[in-house]
Amino acid sequence: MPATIKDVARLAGCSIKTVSRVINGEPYVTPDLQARVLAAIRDCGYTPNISARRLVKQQSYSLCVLMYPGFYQDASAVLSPIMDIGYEENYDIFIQPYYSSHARSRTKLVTLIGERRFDGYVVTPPCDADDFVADLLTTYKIPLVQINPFNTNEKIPFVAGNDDHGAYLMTEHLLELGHRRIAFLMGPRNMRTSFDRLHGYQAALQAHGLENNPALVANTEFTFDGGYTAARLLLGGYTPAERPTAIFAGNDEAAYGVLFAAQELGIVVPQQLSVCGYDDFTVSKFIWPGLTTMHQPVEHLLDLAARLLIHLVKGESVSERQMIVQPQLVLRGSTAAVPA
Amino acid sequence: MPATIKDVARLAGCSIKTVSRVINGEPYVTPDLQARVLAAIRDCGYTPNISARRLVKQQSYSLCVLMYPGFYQDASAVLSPIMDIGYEENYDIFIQPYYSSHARSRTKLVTLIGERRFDGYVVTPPCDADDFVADLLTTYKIPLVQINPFNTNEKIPFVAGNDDHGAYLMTEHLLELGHRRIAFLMGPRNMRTSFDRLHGYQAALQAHGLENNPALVANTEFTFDGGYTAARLLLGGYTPAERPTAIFAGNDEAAYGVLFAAQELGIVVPQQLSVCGYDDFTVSKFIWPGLTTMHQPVEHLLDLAARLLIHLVKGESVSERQMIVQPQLVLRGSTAAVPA
DNA sequence: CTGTTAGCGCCTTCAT
DNA sequence: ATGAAGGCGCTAACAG
Repeated sequence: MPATIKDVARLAGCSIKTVSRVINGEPYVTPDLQARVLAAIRDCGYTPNISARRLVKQQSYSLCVLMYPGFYQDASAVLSPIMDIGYEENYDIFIQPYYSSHARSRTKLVTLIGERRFDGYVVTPPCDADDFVADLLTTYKIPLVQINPFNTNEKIPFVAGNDDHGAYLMTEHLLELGHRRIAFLMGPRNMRTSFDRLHGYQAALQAHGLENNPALVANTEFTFDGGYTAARLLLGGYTPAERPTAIFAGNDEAAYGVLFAAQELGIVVPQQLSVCGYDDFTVSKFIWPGLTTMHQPVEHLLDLAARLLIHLVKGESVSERQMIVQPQLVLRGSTAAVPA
Repeated sequence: MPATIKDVARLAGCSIKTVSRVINGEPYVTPDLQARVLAAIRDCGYTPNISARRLVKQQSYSLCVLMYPGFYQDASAVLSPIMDIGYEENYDIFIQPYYSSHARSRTKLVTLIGERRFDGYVVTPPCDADDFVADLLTTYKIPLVQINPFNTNEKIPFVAGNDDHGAYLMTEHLLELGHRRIAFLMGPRNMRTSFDRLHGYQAALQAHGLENNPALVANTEFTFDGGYTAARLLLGGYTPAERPTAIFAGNDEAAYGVLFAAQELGIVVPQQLSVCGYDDFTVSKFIWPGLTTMHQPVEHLLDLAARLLIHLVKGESVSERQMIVQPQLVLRGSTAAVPA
């Protein structure tokens, strides 16, 4: 049976209110009384009962991350920092799988709001694809921070990567290597990143006076199979002389599919074909010949989102409610100068 | 302001106790009263306040998974099922990063026990490498379920893969392909899986009348770098005619390192060298030429562990407190018959 | 079968 | 600067 505030009060010879004051760092406690209380706390190994505190404060002191499974491959590496923030800030952090537009997920969210009463939420794409989450939380006046949301025009706080710029830089990298026939694998239409990355790619081509060849843009998913299939079509449809010399996959997993397809077709990367991705998943440096990609600082995004949310939940004023984080080009072995 | 049990009682025209009975499925409530209560609950959108319930029940209804970051690569896919179990069983499930033998982690665990008062814990390797966790939880009489624990002789409940058998099967697969010089990459010494997999490998060789060549066993980590370095040494130290024809990495990530090294050295997998791993991470099917590996059903392990823990926490009697799960051989492109 | 009473451990309000 | 009383929402124990 753990010690309660009463035990401490008895030991310190004071009232429970005084103990409460000491615990919560409130003023108006004489130093020596405080010392006595502190000693008593130590002696009986007292820790406040969270449930009691939550009950009386009408807050759960817990946050929920609605995460699309597969949002990030190396989730454990990514989760670690955010869990640490929760630990430090004394908020419990929950990860809940959430499939957008999925009836069961919606029901679950409603239950979560009613039963768990999280103080705030973070959502990852494409969970915000429908406005269900945002609308519901707005109705209940529960703070929400979006990560890479579809719509960056609304007033909802968010943290996002600069995908447009990142794709621009990556395309420029390929252009500088001499590539002119650069294919692009677009992602699903329920994510803003798909469009922004496409836009960055197109903008770079345009800036360098190249026409936009629609045949070089493939509509796929951000998956291995998507990248694989697109690459087979893209590489099989041309004579070696005419086919694209570079494939820019809108995401790393799709790039893995491209690399796999190239191997199957006996096309050597990067000598005969350059391949690059976007996101910089952990395994991208493991996959031969090392994937050139844009590093999207996911840990940083989650970190920012969590801290922002905690500020909002506490009702503190926040200067930046919408943040854009710059990505970073990571050069590895999968891109090289265009074959002569 | 959410509705409370009192609101429901008023609406249904009964006492709060009756409402409580209905909520908790207790007997002795006439059907029509129950119907009235149910209607009232629906009408005012009532959901019980978890904090209040936890306070009075002196339980947290939450479980904690102490997870070593990097325990599994595709953690989100793995976490999803376990979070769902928690949702169904009405337990909150926390994932806490835990580094074994790490002072900060230990402090954190002590805090967790005192403050969060989880009803039970699950630990993943190598968090159990020191007995700190087990001892502490035993002292506090808090249920614990270990996943792939180092020591399977103790009475602590666990769920584990049959690593010995799995490695045996994998080695047999290689032997059947005609391989005789099979190298093995062992893992870290603070995990039982390292030893068991080594043992399975050695047992299979022995069963087939092959000597155990210590030079073919490399001590590495279960990491890309570990596999890479070991492979460079293993493949560089011999003439092509003498070098191992197969490398069995004790874990998939190490196998990625082997594949990478082989590519660098211009050794073609599987024609000139067979490579296989253990664990079957998600990306293993993405990596060229597809990694042959033993599927360790992690989701299943976590699922079993969570359900077992919930039984223990509820004080229900459990027939199986220690479970062994069989792995499954997954044949992909990285293994083939020994070169003639 | 149903209701009343008394806390769970903590914080808030208002005295002192 | 400190304390006493009341209540957060719920369940347990005991009446009726």
